[in-house]
Amino acid sequence: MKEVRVRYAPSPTGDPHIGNIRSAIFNWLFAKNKKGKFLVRIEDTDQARLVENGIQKQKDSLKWFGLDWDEIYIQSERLKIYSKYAQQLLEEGSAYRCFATQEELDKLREKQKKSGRITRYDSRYRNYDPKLSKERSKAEPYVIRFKSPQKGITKCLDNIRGEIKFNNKEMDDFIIIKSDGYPTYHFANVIDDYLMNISHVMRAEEWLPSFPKHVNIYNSLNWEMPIFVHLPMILAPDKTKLSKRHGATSVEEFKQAGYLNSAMFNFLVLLGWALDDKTEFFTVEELIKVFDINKISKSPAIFNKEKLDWFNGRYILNSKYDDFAKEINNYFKQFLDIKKYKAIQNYNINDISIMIKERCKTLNDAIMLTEFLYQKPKFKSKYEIQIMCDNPEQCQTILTSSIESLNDIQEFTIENIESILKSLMTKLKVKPKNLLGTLRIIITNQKISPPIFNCLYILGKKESIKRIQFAIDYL
RNA sequence: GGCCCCAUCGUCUAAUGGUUAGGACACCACCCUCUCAAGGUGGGAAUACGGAUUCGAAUUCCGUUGGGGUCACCA
Repeated sequence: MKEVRVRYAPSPTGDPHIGNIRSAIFNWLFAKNKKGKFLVRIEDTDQARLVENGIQKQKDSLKWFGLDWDEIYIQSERLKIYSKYAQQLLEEGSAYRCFATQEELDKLREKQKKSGRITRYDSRYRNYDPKLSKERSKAEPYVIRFKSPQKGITKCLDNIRGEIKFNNKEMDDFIIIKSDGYPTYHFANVIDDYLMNISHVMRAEEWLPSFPKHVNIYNSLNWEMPIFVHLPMILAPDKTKLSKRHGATSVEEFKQAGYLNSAMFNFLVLLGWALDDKTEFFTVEELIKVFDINKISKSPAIFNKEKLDWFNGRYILNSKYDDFAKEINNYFKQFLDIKKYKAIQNYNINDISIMIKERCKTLNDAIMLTEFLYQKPKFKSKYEIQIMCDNPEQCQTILTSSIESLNDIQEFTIENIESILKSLMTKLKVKPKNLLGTLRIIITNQKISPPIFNCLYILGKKESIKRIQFAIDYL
């Protein structure tokens, strides 16, 4: 059996899209499963759409997911190769020069539209005299077009869909080399896949309509084709192509929103692939073992953010406290403003981890849950403080005796805080809501917070008492 | 509009001719509980429609409908 060699072929035209990364993951997993090679090929043949750091962004995203590559190529460095094969096709009569200008083509298209016909290049230079063509090429700009078959059908084999037939009369003579000398995707892609010995082409389903173009190039060059696998699309909840207007689409955005690479990896793999009817948590190692391209589904998958959140929450929940501590610290460092980050350094990050881990769906939740550490309470009215109590007197009593109780604690641990406050509740004959609820409000200034005992512990005895005193003074 | 692909709970999916059509997210109810989560228990929820083949169809075939993709000197 031939060595498995697969590739991820992004164009460096922006932030890596989550759908593309899913393709990369499938390719990578398949390569690892078959002990083959995973290549990255930067398809930068459109000079107009290049973006600054485009290549680096692609690399960074792959690295974030741990998708390491065995070889990397950049198409713009391979222009001579494409040109060579274009020349060959030219000489063999499988391609021809076209001197039609942009305006000319626009006019043609407009005319076709007006008369209700489909818009398509009319092959006007297909039978142009080769000698004349060569002569004009010395002085005039031109493109090279592929001579598509005009009769019959082109059969295309997709690994998950079977044979797909296209009527050749639908095909036009598409461009393979642009007037700036760069190849188009259709051409460079085929040439490179062949020269790089790619065994399986796993790419997005959007390529299906241009599949026959690629097949015809292989045929005219007499090249053996790789196995093609067209991956189902990832759609937005409105069932259209996932794009900016639906929210986050790039890896960077998800990272910033506080998602873990491991959770996203797991979630993304299950969009269009499943092992069986029950397994949903996989480590990368397990995935490498069980990944099977024959289990890739045909139908598109809708990107379900709730499920991603759930996955992320599970990954956080199942992580070790010190690992999670590192994650949030890292996240705070990157995405919290410096002042707040510095303020939070005053507290033990491991204690914070213990306090909030099971409450976080994303790392971003950690910001909200720890805000009280550096944001001193502010009250708008007495009522705000008294809201959890049955009456103002009770509130007063709770606050003053809480200070006494906390003061009595020798070792300020979560357990000690809990037991002393619980016995205080019994002594004062107040409900948990009265005492703990009130403390929650005056300590964190929020109705929702991590467990109050943990909050007090992290703040420390001094600061805790200070905040209670502050509330008493406000009454 | 032409061409192409697709069709199981709202969503991700399992079941490759025989299952009470399974699981997960989400939702609802109850339990637990210092709030919020987490956890536990239970619940509602799907084979788009119509034919054909077959003893038997979610599964095979045909059609209809619906959705998507694509029609550039972009990938």
